[in-house]
Amino acid sequence: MNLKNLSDVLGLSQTTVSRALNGYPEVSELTRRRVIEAAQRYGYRPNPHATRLATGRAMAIGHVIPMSSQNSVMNPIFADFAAGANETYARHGYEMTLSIVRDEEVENKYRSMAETGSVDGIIASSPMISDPRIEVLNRIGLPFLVHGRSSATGYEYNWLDINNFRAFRVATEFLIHSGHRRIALLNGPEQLDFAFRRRRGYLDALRRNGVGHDPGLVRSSEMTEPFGHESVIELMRLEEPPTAFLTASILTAIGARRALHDLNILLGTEVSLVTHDDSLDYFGNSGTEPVFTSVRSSIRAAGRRSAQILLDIILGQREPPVTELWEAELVIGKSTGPGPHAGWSAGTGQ
Amino acid sequence: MNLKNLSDVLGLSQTTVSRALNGYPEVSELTRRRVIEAAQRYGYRPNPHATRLATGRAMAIGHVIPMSSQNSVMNPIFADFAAGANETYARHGYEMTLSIVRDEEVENKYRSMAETGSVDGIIASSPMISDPRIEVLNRIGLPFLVHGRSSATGYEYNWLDINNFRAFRVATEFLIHSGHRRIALLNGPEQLDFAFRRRRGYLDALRRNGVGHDPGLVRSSEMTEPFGHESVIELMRLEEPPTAFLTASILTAIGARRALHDLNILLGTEVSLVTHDDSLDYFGNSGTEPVFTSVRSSIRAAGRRSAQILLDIILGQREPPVTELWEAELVIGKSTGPGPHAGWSAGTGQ
DNA sequence: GTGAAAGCGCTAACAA
DNA sequence: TTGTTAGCGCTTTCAC
Repeated sequence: MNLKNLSDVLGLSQTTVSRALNGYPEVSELTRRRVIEAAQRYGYRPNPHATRLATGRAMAIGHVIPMSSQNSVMNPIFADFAAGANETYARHGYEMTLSIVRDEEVENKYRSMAETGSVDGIIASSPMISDPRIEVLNRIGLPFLVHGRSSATGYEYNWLDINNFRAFRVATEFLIHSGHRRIALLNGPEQLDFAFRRRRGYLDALRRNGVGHDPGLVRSSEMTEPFGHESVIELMRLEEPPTAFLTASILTAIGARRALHDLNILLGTEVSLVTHDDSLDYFGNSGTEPVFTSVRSSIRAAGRRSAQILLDIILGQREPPVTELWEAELVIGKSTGPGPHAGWSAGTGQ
Repeated sequence: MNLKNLSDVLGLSQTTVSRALNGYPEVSELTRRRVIEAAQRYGYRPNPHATRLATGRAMAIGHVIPMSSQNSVMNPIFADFAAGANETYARHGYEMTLSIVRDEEVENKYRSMAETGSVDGIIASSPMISDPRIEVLNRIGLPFLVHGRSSATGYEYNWLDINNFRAFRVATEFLIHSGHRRIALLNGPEQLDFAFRRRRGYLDALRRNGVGHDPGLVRSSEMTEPFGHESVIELMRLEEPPTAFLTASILTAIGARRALHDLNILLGTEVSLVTHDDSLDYFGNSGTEPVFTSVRSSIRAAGRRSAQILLDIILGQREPPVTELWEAELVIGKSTGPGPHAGWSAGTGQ
């Protein structure tokens, strides 16, 4: 059943039927009812390819994943973000096109997507501090939104980011206020913007509170379990070992935790471990020591929101650049609780 | 630059140019050269929407992820599988459409994809032993391929699966030959077909080797770290605790490992731990005890292959049902090595 | 070996 | 408020 069939059945022109179905105002309510009813009855589904050809809109958003960031990308963060974005796309009749390409080919992929018009916009994730993708996308002229930021870029661009600076400042201050002075940071790769900001948040907390900074206590790498393990082993060998660890991912935290076990160090007594991830219910440091989490639901919400912003821009309902800084839903406590911890909400984001 | 422009420039008809570009035989070699050269020079890119409308092919494959399986799905397995599939799609000019929908809506999604023709085929992952999706897809008549199998389905369908039965039989036999008699299995959710087969492989190894089966040693759940932890704690409390653990995922193994630490049990001496995943380099049981892994590269290869099979079916180059059982690249050793362990390659798959 | 012309199913001026 | 008509850019018969 196509538009022609349907209009024949109704004794109307294709135009009118099309208008009725697409909510154009100049159709009488009566006609609209009839049309919609008939469309339903006959199970009419517009052919998306025809629509795309006629309108020039692809009705699709591209998510391009550089293969190198697969580790970081195909993690729960991507999953939740994508799930959220998908909800929004579906509601607006858009599709999500996923491309996983080698780093060298990202630019080509963008370019061919733009040239063939196979997507109407692009979402780029996990940018580096200085990420060439942003310049490329700017040059190409395809609407795009960055999940995260790229601090060292001279271009204007749309982004939605979590306030990693504040999240890690808060976590660090929590440890400081618990009496710690030597706090290690097991950070992600610091060419990634979010990791860079996390370190700054950590440093800011030290500075604000007059705690000296020992660069030897900061390590940065792919956020794997082995990294957490090795780091703890090495750091605990220092003359003045840290009394607390702040980690950037659950895998790293797990590795760190195991290393502490291996060293027979009592978690929550001799050393504190604080991390930044979800589902850490059982992970509580010996029952009394809190963990620090940012819940997955906020990532999903960020996905929804990012998709909405991009669609708004594409549909001309919003003037770029659009920028939104979200506060992570911080939970300082033994488990993922219902909301932000009241005592730690002070301070502005960055 | 569209087809008309290009043909004008060349002084040829659109027909000829189209034929030349699409490799039709009736074009003279000279013309073809000219056309291809000009296309390149002018950066001609066919409009995919027009092609789709004209041919009725969507040039896209849908991957539909039920939201409930997000845990299992948005894990490295999905990532690697998708990366592999993407390679193949790209080579054939296909796109990958990712939909993450609530369980109740999966059927609707399939149906609407079929009715609107927005994809030419579908890949379904991680099926349950009895998975309603397969019947639905059969009824809908959209080509599809299942990554995994659905044992209790009365329908014919195309699938590509890893031989989980054999993989877990081999792992179990390894433990038996190492002298273990009480081997615990920390399995995934057993309504999932792969988990079901893994248990059967485990049971088969016990039976073949005359080792008694204690159902109390088999546990099954979402493959999380807490599950591994709790299971070990509980099982080690038994009057006759296991002397070895076989786990189905790295997260579970990590949890199990930590529990053994918590209990002050020496891994590789008092208890063995064997798992089934990748990147376990540092995870080796105290240096002497092997781990058991199926490497991620084989998942990526499975993605490539699955995509190829589906495309072949769509293009009519292969008669369904196509079924392929792959042997996992097993590595019995301390780290992910180069290939299967020779001593354990006997026996047929299932 | 090449071309003319119809058509894929929809949208959007323009007319009425 | 509705209809006529001309595309969108490609593929594909059919004729030459």
